[in-house]
Amino acid sequence: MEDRYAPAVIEPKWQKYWEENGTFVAKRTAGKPKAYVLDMFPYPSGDGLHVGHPEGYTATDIVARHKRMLGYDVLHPMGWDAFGLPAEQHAIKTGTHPRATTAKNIDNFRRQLKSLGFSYDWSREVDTTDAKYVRWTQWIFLELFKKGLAFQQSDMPVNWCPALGTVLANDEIVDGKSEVGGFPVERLKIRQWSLRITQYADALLDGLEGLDWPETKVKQANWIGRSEGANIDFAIDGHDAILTVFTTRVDTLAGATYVVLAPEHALVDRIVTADRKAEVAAYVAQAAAKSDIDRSDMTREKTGAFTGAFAKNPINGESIPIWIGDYVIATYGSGAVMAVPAHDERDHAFAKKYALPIVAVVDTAKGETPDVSAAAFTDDGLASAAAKARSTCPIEVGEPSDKVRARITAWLVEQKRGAGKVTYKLRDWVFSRQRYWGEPIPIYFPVECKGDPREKGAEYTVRYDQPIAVDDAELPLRLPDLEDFKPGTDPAGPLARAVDWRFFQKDGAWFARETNTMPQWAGSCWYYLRFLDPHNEAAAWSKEAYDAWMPVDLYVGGAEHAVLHLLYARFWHKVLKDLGHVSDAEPFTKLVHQGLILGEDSAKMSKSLGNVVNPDSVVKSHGADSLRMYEMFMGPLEAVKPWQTTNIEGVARFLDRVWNVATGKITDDPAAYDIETKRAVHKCVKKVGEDIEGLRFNTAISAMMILVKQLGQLASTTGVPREAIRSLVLVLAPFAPHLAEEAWERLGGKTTLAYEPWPAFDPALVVDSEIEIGVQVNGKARASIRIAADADEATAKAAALADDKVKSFVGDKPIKKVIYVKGRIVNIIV
RNA sequence: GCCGAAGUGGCGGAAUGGCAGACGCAGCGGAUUCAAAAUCCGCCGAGGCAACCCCUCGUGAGGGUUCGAGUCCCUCCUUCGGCACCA
Repeated sequence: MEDRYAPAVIEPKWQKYWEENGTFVAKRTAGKPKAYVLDMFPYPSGDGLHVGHPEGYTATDIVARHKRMLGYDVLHPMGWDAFGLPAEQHAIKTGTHPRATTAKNIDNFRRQLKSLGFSYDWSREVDTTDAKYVRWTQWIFLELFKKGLAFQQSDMPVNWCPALGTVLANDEIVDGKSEVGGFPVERLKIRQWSLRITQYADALLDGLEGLDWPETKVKQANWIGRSEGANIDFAIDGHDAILTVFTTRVDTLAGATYVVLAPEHALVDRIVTADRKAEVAAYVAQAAAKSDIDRSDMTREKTGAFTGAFAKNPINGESIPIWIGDYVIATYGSGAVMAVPAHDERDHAFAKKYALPIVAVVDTAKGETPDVSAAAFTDDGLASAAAKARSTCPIEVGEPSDKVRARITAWLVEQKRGAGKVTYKLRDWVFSRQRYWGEPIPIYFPVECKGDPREKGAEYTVRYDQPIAVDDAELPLRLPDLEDFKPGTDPAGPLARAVDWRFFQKDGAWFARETNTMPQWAGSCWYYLRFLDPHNEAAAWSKEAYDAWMPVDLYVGGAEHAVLHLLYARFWHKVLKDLGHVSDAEPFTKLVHQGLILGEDSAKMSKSLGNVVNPDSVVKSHGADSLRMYEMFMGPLEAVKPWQTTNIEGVARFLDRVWNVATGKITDDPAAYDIETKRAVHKCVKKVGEDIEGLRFNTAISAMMILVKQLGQLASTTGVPREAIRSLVLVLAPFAPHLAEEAWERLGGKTTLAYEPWPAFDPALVVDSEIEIGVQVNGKARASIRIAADADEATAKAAALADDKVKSFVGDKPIKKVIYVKGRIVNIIV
């Protein structure tokens, strides 16, 4: 046969057609429903597309194409999250400007995505490194700055590696040395820009409630880590200073037998007694030398040092020792805890080690006194007699913990010794990087100097305490071109070396630009908004464009972005809402994470394991439609699943069969479109439509396979009814668009099928009039009978009892009961 | 340790509380062919039975609810993902 299925011919043909005809340019028509279907845009790495990318992208493409056929206006855009470390590192190694590397990688990614036939509106493509995009990222930053949500802090200790000239993330450090090169790392407090995300902690937590998101919601809630408790003030013997601790277990206050401060706590130096000074100083020094990772190793034995000072437990006036210990986190709560060893595991371990008293104040829920000599009793329970005896606040013995908490908190408020307090794990977001390849932060500072600060050896002081926003008219603030991208010995970053860019004169005074850049998250925080109106030069987006498309109806991307990207983007969106720039509280209505695709060996795909599958080679060997089909047929979208090359053959064979049926013997004889065939077609149409809605693409494909098998049998006899094959081609179109377009054309289609109405199904045709149902005897399946689908119980019972096999199992035993579920089962109990 | 998801044939996976294993891969047998590839058709959980029929067992383990459980409840085991001294 000459006319074989040839993806290598028809795929480029239709990609060209779509491009030339602007088939997927998004247009909004008043009165029509809309769908904003969004992928997480990729970082265009030098390695090109990975098979994991087309998984999510095919899923959204199917949804987008389906929605168009259902008459929706669809916005389905794509772009590039193109700032980032790899291009910069490549620049350091080779001297190639990151802009050049990025442009090349983007071209490759675009080519690859186009070869897969995704129905993106390419006229809306955005690139986060494009000055026209950066201009608006900087604008949003200034909106945050003007609202007081972007601020500088200098007390954030970071991991600074002088040899590498850069700040390292915690996981880039091994045994206190840099992972690369093994150079020493210092804990250094560097001036950083931060965003006040903590101010939105409650809004971000509460906003999760109405979202159609997976378990990601739980992760974000854990990350925000809201916990309700109280701040309690402890007076310090012989000092004016007050020591505040945060606790969620106010009810155990009477059992607090000592207090522990973080080694970094500001009071440590003031309260330490002379005889303890040396020991405490040594302890503080060794704690400071440890990285965050070492500090948080839970298996480590707890250590500490006694300060010599005592605090007064406000509930009973007892003097209890003040210790320092690095198991207390300086940056959480107030950096100090009251230790209740009887009811907290960590305090218990510490008390055991340093022989501190353990006093139980909570009985079990059954009213028994727990044995706390070996382990802490950490559950809620009932106030014990000891609790009452040790407390000036009136407590009833046997009162449940939550009641006791409320009572003591109220008492503390009354005594002005504390108050209810909500604390979060979420920290403010460190928003500056000492890198080149990122958005310049559009801020400058006055410079105090004699003469020109650009001169070698010039002495100057940058007044970082007086940040000034770059004027809107001067945006975008572009990156200077550098020859040398290496980070230097200056924690200010490589931009500090571009002195002609950094320093400028205005009205006779010198100023210095901020030399830190934004983190990679910045561009991805708002790209979904730029897609609405990508060519707008007067604003980041217009209100009309916003109202036309937002919010995002479906957002698909990897679970690795469950917390950071998705939380940061929600944060910006909420700020923009408060500033009146957007009108929805939440940007992403429905979120789905595609599952990881593993290598053929069920291990994570990686270059070192040599199990990486390249989409280009699959397109070459089997075609884009087969790749798309296979990735959807592998299993549920959200599941982690291994790649199996032989399984592509299965879907490729299926597409081949579709081709043969669609280009084979077709009949327009109405008699050939018999009821059986019609039923099969309508069932398939129904199932595929419903499965796309539910993102169950694997079972949708299975339904199409069943239909094709049935139609294939007609091909060699009467011929396939044209209407049947047209319906099949339409439901297949979102999955295998190239093949579908080609078949559609050959079946008489005059134009693209992209906007052809989705076929309707007749509900009467999708239910069989006569069906086979199971018959159970005593709950065990014994036979099956054919009866009318709507048969009543008496009929079904009679039919079941008439069956020979049923008879043999029932025998002459009396029938106690018959259960009949219409269309499902008959169960005879004897 | 805590939070979340998941455990079903040789493999990927289907199953509103109602005949477990749809669909596909691999395998086996057949048709076609000079032959092969491709294609088409059939078989394909385990055990028992000379054999068809048929019977027994079977969805990580153990208990429970139910006429009926892969599905719901309890306990446990394993794998994966996340968080991890957050008071």
